[in-house]
Amino acid sequence: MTDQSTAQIDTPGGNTRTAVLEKALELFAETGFNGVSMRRIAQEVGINPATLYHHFTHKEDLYEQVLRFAYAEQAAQFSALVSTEGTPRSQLGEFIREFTRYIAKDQHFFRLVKREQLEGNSERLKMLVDLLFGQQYGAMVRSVGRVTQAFDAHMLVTSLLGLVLHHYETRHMRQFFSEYAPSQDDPDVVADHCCRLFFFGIQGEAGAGQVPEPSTHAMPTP
Amino acid sequence: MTDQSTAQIDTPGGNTRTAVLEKALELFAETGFNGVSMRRIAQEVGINPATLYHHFTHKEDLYEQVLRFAYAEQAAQFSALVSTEGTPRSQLGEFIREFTRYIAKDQHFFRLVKREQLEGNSERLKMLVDLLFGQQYGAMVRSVGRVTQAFDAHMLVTSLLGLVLHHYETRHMRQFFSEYAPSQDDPDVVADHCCRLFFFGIQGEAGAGQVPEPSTHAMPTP
DNA sequence: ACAAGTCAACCTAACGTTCGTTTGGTAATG
DNA sequence: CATTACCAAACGAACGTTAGGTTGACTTGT
Repeated sequence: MTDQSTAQIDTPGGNTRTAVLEKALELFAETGFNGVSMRRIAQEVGINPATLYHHFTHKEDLYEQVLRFAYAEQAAQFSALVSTEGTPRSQLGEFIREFTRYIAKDQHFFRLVKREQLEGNSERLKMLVDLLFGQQYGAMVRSVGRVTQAFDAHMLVTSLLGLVLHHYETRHMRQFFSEYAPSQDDPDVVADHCCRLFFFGIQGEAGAGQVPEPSTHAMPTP
Repeated sequence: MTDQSTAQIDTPGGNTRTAVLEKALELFAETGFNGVSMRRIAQEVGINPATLYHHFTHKEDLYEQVLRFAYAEQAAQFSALVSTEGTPRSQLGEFIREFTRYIAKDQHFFRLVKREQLEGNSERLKMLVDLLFGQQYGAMVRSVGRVTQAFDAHMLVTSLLGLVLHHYETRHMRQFFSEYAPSQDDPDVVADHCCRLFFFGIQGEAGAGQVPEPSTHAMPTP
């Protein structure tokens, strides 16, 4: 009770709360709600467990605040994914590429959302939609609706996301397949693959592996 | 110590162990390894917690046995998914349809595997590949390789599975989107959607929503 | 044929630990 | 001099696990 008091106020903004949220986000993403103890979180932040209850009422409250924190953090980057330039089709191609890079980058957030989906808690899923996915999802649905009317736009968006995401969800598993090659994890390779498949299908006029938007912006004439 | 002894030997095969595995599979799938206690498992089976340690050395041992039990249980159904009749392309179409029905049915197993993927434990992922996915995955890779050489067959299989799976992984979330319609969860609707997208892409010659093999149920002509 | 012994299956009761959380306080701020 | 931010210590509950004992269904020796 003497010298080491207030050891963690090195962030002068008084951001112990933010430090907790950031570390808890990481830990919850890695081992889930039941896989992390309040003591563990406090220890990794460098504070006393009791202090957590000064900033949050419950463990569940902390978890919910972590979600809100994470969603707010991603909201800006999310809206930047849907570009507004070019033809509707080129927008989609660009989105696939940007989205692929995006999920390759922010693994913590990605796992947190996956856990939320797996848990299936209705209230928290509604929060996820309201705070983060809802707007962008609607924008995507309208975007694909402009490109094709032959599909249910909602299902098409689900398919598109699944197409890209599954390459990352299976990342750790696929290396045990004999057919595995490291290039299959390269974001650009994945994006090109998904673009071709999404636009043309396996028997498409992908006669030369053409994709609407070869990475940077230039529309090849077929 | 009097009347209620051996209350659970109503399964004369002495399958307390199997009863534990089945219930633990369910509980682990629903709330994860850390979300279930040994006491809870014992209680739901109707035995004493200590009895669990007569059949399994650890909680982790129990979990691993649950995985092996689940994988063995699914292995037969899995190999039945890849039919050997028809053209390579019709085989693929049939697979999509059967796979869609399959994952719509066995939710416990599905969630258990999703948790395993999320956890990313290398040893256990290797086990999953060795005991279950490896063979069928190889068969699928060869199957798509017979249909098209324009894609990396391994990536194409990953895409195909993601295409179908994501419709179920997002099932609970999608209902909060304003574009949601219940038909989007119908296995047959999902299968048809995925078939069309996979074979033709969004700009394909799906001028009539045609799918290679209408399989058992009739294909609506628009 | 039958007492004696073996063994797996199950139980009660408890162990030490870790959990989420609370209480009661101190040190600085404004 | 009230409030905010933090900590040390402890609470009861739940955790994984173990020790020790009781069954009942099988051998086995004679």
